[in-house]
This record gives sequence, C-alpha cells and structure tokens, in this order.
Amino acid sequence: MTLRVYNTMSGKKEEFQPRVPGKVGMYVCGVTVYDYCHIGHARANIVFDIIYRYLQFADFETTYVRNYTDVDDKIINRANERGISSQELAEEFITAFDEDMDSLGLVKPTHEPRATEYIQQIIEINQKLIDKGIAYESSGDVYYSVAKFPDYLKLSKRNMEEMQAGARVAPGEQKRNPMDFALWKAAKPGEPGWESPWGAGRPGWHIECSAMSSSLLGESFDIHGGGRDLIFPHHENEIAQSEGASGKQFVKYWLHNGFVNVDQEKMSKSVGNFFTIRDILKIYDAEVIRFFILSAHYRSPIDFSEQNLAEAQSGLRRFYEALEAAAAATEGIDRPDVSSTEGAKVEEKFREAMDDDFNTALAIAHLFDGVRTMNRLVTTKKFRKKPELVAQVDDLYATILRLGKVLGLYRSQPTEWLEKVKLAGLTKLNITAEQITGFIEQRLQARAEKDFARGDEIRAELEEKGIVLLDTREGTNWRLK
RNA sequence: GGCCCCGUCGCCAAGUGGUAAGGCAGAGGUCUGCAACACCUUUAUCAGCAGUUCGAAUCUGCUCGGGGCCUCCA
Repeated sequence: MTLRVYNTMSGKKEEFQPRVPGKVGMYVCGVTVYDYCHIGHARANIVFDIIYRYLQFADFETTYVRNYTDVDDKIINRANERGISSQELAEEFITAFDEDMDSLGLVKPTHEPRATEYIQQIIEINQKLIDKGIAYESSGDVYYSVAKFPDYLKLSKRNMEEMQAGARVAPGEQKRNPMDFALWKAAKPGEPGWESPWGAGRPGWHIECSAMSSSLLGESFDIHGGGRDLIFPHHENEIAQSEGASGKQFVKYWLHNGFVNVDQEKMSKSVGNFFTIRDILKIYDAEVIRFFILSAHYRSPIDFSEQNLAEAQSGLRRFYEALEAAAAATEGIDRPDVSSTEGAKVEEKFREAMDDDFNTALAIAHLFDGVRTMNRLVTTKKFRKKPELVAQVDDLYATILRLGKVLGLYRSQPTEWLEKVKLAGLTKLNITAEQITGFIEQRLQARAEKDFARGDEIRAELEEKGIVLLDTREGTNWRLK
C-alpha cells in the first residue's frame, strides 16, 4: 500500500510520490508572532507534527520547515500599543510559541527560520519579479501584478472578475490593479525597515514564505501545509511569487487542515469564545488535547467542547489503563522464545489507515482493537502460565507504544498519567485525596470487623461525591466516577 | 452574488460502488462480599426526494438544514 494524500490543488486524493524518491521537503506556514497561540494553532501544528512523524515512520527522509513571521503590520501595531519594539514583541511570542508547542509534545521541525533572517532573499525575489515585469515599484512600495500571472487563483479556484468586485485599495496604496498585492512596503516613520533598491522598507505578507521555502527546500518541493484559511490569499500569493520568479512548479502537494469550532460556533475574538493553548492546558492534559484532535480526520472541522474533551480523556484513559494492566500482568514472567503476530496485524491496519491521507481517527480505532485484544488475553485464566499469550501481550504492548509514538501518544508512564489526571479531576470535586484516604481506612476497619453494611455505606457516600472505590489484591484504590 | 465543504446510532467519529469500523454513553451477562476495571452480547440502512447501476451512505440532479472562504486569521 502506498501513501495517498488529498491535494487541495487537484481537489483529489493522489498517490504521494516525492520529487526525489525517498526524500520529502515539507514547508508549513507557522505563526505571525504578535499574540499567544490558540486552539486552532494547536490543531494545525499537531496535524503537521503527525504528518512529519508519519512520513519518517514510512521511511521518507523528511526535511520539515516551519517558519516564524516576525515582521508584519499586526506586530508593528501591537508593539506600538505596548510601547516596545517589534523585535522585542516578536521575541516574546516566539518564546511563548516554543513553550506552547513543547507543552503539546511536538517534535522540532528540521528548520525554524524567521522572516527577518531572510530579508536579503526577499529583496532578491522582488528584484527578479520586477526584472521579469511581473512586479512593479510604486513610491517605495513593490506590488505584484496579478494580471501577469495567468495561473493566479488556480489553488483557490476563484475567478478574477468576482474577486475584483470585492477588492479594495487601502488608503495610500499605489496599485495599478486592486487585486495586486504588496511584496515590499516602504517604511513609514517609526516602522522597522531594511535598506533595499526601493528605499527603506519591509516585506509584505506572503513573500517571506516564498523566500524561506526556496532557501531551505529549493524552488520546488513536495508538501506545503497550513490551515484552510490560508488557501486564499496567502498560499495563492505564494504560488504567484514563487512560480513567477522561478518559472517552475512551486509545490507538488498542498495540504490544508480544517478549523476548530468552539461549541459549534466559529472561534473568534468578537464572539469571545477564544481559547489560548496555555489557558486550555491549565484545564486539560496536553495528551488529551492531542488525542481529541487526532480523533477526527485533519481536514474535517472539529468541535472543541467540554463533552468532547471529556470523551477524549476517557478514550485515552482506556489506553493507559490497558497498558498499566498489561505491564502488571506480565511482570516477572520468564519470557520463553515464542513468537507473536498480533502486533504485526495491528501495525498493518494502522499503516493502511495512515496511508489513506493520514486517517488518524481510523488508525486510533485499530489501536483500540489492539487494546481489546490485549485486555482479553491478560484476563484469560492462567494467563501467566501460557507463554504464547504472554508473547502476544508483550508484542501488542510494544506495538501500541511504538505506533502511538507516531501519533505522539502514550508518552507518559501509565501509572503517573492516570494519577495525574485523577488528581486534576479531583479539584472539581469537593473533597481532597487525604479525605478519601481517611474514608478508605475507616472502611477497611469496618470490613475487618465484618461490618459490611458500614463499608458499603462509605462506598455509597463517596460515590455520591463522585469517587469510586476499587478493591484489589493489593488494597483499596479509588478513581473518579 | 462567486467558490468550496458538510449532514452516518443518544453523543463523538471512520467508511467514495458490493451490502454500515471504533470510542463514549445505555441495556443484559461473566467476574466481584458489594462495587469498579476488564471481557462477552446487544443498539443505525446512512437529512429527504428522484435518477444511474446487477448492486449506492458512497455517482448524478433537486429539496431541506448547517458551515467555511471571498478583509486579518491555523
């Protein structure tokens, strides 16, 4: 089975064949660093984190570039509001971004370039486009003439006439055509600027990605990703710039992730349903968020809600409980030399799902099947005396962890994770862990005295508070209802 | 107005021509002093209508409903 990916350009799933066999160049639009990242950024970055991991898992030597756009109107405005320099502001939010991505458990891309490190290359592309007659200078600004690029709008599949009806020219812009967009903006007093053939100025939005991608991956590369909302104008303009300058196909496969809604509504600052990653992480475990995001296909919209997060937590808990149980059940057993094919079966299904446009929801379903098989084996009578079953559990255990790693899941020690989530859930209830321990001791005492009525009473009282007691060979434990 | 997407069990969510995965919740059962976990069993004909086809959730058309982009946005 070969990997197939949905290409926004063709609107179809296509067989993935990198330009150079076995090697992949992938560029994903990062963030403009002027504010904290929200759950939508979390999704986009987690999705491409998984794509990157899976490409490597599938033996593609992958170069992954994710940029920081650290010069932009929004940054300048925000910095002015706060009375600090754009650079200081950008630095602050680059640090915040790194912290957030780290908390979410993302692997580092191969390169994380910043727009301001590529000013020279940006100027070169500008010059090339001007030399080719595709771009023009106008009182210190440089604009891209969309009429000179026949393929314009091929990605977003729009039509020029319609677009022009809605296009606006901002005050002060010297465009020949309202659809033209800025490649370079002359610096106004107090704005950051770099010397250029057109005077001091700064890059427009879009051009930085053309510069960074071509510098690090070449003029043509395999995968370009980002959120759906970037299709127009951002990616459309990148194509115009890059293909206009190079005359070559810019990107082979365009991948776009779907949005995150909040309680069925579009997330927006005006509605007030806007959640930053750091706020969410105060309430939910990072891995629960990842599990939630991967429980839907990356192109579908996903609804961020308390119920959906709670379900994600239940699902993830099922994995950790199974892993914990399997480890406990096989502890201290001598491992005879018996082979197992259980793991290979799960892996085959997993690969099949992931090969179909990174279908993480289906891939997780197959891992759940592995969990059920593992639980069934572990609870088989005289399990520990049946080497072939022990071998199968060992195999499944290792396979689930190994495949989970491709999704960035099951990174924690099961016992620690379960304990952490349990204690975190406790803060919502009106009881402390110490109080629960106290009740458990009372109940133990009652049971020792064969006072089962009192014991059950304590169980009922705790259950009312949302605590369930678990009697095991090792003693009594508790969990959240 | 233009372009695009979606509508699958109570909830979440796979499934793009061959007869409906998985999770959560629910019901019954095994296990347990009780309980929980786990395991077993059980719950849908796919918004509606009309077509194409031997055969459709999957293709076409229409209707209804929801959403996105077209200005900054993952």
